[in-house]
Amino acid sequence: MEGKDLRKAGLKVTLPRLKILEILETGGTRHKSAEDIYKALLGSNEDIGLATVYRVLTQFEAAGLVTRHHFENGMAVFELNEGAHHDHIVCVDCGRVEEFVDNGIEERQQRIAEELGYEISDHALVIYGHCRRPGCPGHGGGAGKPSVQS
Amino acid sequence: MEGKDLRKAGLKVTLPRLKILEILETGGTRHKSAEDIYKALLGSNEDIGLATVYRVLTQFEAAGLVTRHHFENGMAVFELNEGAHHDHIVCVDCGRVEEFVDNGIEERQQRIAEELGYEISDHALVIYGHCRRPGCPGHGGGAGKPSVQS
DNA sequence: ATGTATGCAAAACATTTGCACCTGG
DNA sequence: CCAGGTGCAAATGTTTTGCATACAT
Repeated sequence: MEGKDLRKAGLKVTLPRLKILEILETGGTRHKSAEDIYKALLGSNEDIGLATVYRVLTQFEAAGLVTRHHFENGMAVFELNEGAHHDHIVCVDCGRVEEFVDNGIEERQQRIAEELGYEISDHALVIYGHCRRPGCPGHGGGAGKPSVQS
Repeated sequence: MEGKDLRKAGLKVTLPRLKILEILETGGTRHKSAEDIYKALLGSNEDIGLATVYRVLTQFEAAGLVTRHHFENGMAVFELNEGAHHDHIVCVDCGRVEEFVDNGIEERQQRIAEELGYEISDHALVIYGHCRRPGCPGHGGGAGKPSVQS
């Protein structure tokens, strides 16, 4: 049943692709690194090589099924492409990632690109901050460490 | 004279640091990779190792002298930190980088972070697009190779 | 002098690729 | 059956690190 998405993307339906797609759909984290996925596969007793994970993810990206992000660490994370565009806010303390959309920002980006003579092909907005979630390290009661504004 | 910035940052004033700082200040491109800087040093007949370039850049970043960016390619580029914050627009065809500021976007980010319960520590907005500059490959100018649309 | 910075080479990482074998349609 | 996909291992490109030496203060 799952194979639909793959076939629609022009990709042969193979076990590794199905499994990787399944892992991307599963789990609390929408944003996973190749290594994350590889480890999840090992945990499911699937015999799939890391190279294949990378190959499949690259194909998925080319097919528009997933998006590749390079958050500040430089390591790539992949996210299933379900419908609408959105931007990200990442907690620098606990690594949590949330998504948001702001039409005003989108419009302004469009306008800026036009003014500077660009035709937008893509854009990435990531806000880094400290969340106030209980259990998140980085805000020890009253003595929060000062944030550094760039 | 140059040494002031370094000493103020708590760094010993050494030749490699001075030279690297000088290269960051020089040249049309504000955004340079470690390799770029290394090659520029070689061009100036300076005998400075690539490892030192990385070490110095990391120290500069820690000291707040430079900012490290990871544009979409995953390779790090460094930019001298002079005053005001700004965002970036990158041409996916020729690699040109321009900077811009939009207060509306800044304000909206602040508001979004507040709504989601974050205290902003930093943020990165990069727009990727095709510039219309003559000589930029990606639009039948002179001898351009075809652009690959993501 | 003396502790730190540097150069070189080797290591560590994330990611890609070559090639023989396996699998899906 | 056959094109293409996969596993493994080796290659790649970037960034980091260990260690002996050189340098700034």
